[in-house]
Amino acid sequence: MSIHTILETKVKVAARSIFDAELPSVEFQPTRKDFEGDITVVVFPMLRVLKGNPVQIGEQLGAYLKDEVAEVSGYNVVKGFLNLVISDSFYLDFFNGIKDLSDFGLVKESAKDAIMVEYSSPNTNKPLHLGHIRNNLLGYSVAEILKASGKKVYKAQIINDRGIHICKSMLAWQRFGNGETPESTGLKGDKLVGNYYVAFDKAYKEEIAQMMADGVEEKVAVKEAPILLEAQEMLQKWETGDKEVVSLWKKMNGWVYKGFEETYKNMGVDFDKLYYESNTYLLGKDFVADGLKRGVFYKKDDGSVWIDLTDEGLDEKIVLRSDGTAVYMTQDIGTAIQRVKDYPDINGMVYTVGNEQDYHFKVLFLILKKLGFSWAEQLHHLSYGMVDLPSGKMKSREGTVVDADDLMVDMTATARELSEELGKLEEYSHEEKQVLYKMVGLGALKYYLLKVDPKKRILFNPEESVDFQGNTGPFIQYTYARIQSILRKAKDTNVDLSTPLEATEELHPKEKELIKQLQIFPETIQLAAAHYSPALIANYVYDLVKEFNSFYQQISILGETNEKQKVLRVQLSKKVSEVIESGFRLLGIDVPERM
RNA sequence: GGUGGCAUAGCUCAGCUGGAUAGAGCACCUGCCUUCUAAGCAGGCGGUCCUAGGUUCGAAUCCUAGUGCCAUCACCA
Repeated sequence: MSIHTILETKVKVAARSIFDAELPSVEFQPTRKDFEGDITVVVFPMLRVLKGNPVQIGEQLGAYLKDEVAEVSGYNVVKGFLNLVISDSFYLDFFNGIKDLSDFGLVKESAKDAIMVEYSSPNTNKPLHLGHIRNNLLGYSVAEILKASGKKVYKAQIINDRGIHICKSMLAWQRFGNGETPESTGLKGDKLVGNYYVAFDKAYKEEIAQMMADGVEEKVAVKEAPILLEAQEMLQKWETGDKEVVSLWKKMNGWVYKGFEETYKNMGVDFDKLYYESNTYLLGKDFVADGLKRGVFYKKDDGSVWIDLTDEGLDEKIVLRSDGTAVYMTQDIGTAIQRVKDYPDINGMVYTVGNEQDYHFKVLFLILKKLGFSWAEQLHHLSYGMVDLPSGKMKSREGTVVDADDLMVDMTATARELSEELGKLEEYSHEEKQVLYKMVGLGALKYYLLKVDPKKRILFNPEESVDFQGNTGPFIQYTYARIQSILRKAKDTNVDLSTPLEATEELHPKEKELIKQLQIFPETIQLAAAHYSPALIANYVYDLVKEFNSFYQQISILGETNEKQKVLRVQLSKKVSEVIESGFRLLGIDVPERM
């Protein structure tokens, strides 16, 4: 039973016996650092039921609790706040209970209630950039957090492998490529294909300029540039299954997938299931037809099918073109349903997609509800803010993107420079150092992107790069490494960790604070899962680490002469490092033995 | 114009269902490495919580209106 539950019951009993009044609820908060105590009962809300002076009420309740509740060892009242001192033995007991749990804070997966988390879902015409990194890290992390909160999770992505965008790259390659391949150029496949996407845009713009010079109106030129018409023709050929086009499409997408795989591997993300738009883009029409029959949709005179969402404060939205072809929405309806067919235990989905598509998902979810799917109640758009540069939006066609691979390499290089400057790694081999540099560089990047509330936009300044000090990934990794160093020394000096921790020991305030912070790890995971927010985990781990560093700097751990006290401190350090590790695992960040 | 999101220290961000004197990091200034890793610790400086009303014993937090920035409102994806 949690301490809050115990206290709530007792406070109610106290109110009954002292004031003969029934409290509907009791409000707690952690006691502020500048007051004595651990848990604070807020008296003000009780005034609705108990008439009187809040300070006096606080005093009376405090005295009662101190006498009647074993866990309460003291109290003081400031204004309407009753600060309770919780006994050391309570915290020690708690710590004893968790110190040997390898999965502290994590909830075992329950068989039912699977949830699919979609993230990444790139187009196949260009390499991944910083925006994709945020998407991938968020999706991956939320998936891990949901798992840790007890859900079964399938990670999925839908690869946008067809459409005009890839035809543009294909056409440009055909025209200007001279048979180039990743092998012949030494370029990563996604980079190579991306280059042709840019080449297409360049040629396209030149044609427009030429046409305008020849007196064609811009509006017309934009639509009728020959190279664009040719790309559209290519798309039609693709749709009819033209052998040559399909084979080129397969070849170039194959290059891209290989490139993506490498990027994903470096980023440390993975998927349980891959969907390809080329397989799913025709899905959904049947359900539109069905919904039409049932009056969910309606048909306009020109044959196009719509849904009227004006009652919900939204607009009318098209779900099928007049020529009977699917729009994006049609596909998304079909794909959602397909996923539940593929995984019947799914009861909910999370879509990690930028906030520019907020409206789309609002509509999609509403449609699925109106179509009557039970799981439609459990859909969530994990909407996140854009990553912008000081110069504004990233635009791949204009070359103003921060490339994902380049950025990871840069971060690793920065970590190496810093590390070499500090020179603490004599014992490491060359290979071990490389692994560490990457771990720290990526740790900095991942933490930087994940510690911010997902819905806020991030301004990324490549000039200033990412910090390695303060509230950063490396700071936390460093703390972890320091603890590992202590644990190694404890082992070398034969500190017997099996020595039982006794409730008779008096806790140092720093020890107590650490235990309090450990205590809220499980609820933090649940909160982060409920809010789909890795930022909550990041902030929690940061607070824990700050608390630990203060502890570490102020009191001696291995130098402690009282053996029992020493064991407690080593145990505490060990547990803190384990929680750092599991917290960081939820963010997809690794932790080092040394740094 | 309609809709949605955001606005907190010079900069980057926390602030859970309303609670005490609004917290961190960076930057700047002071101290601390013969003692467990100084990527650290301790302290200082720094605030009209966008503005104006309202609800409340109590508002950065909730409500209304306004301002600014961003997104969105296509038979595009």
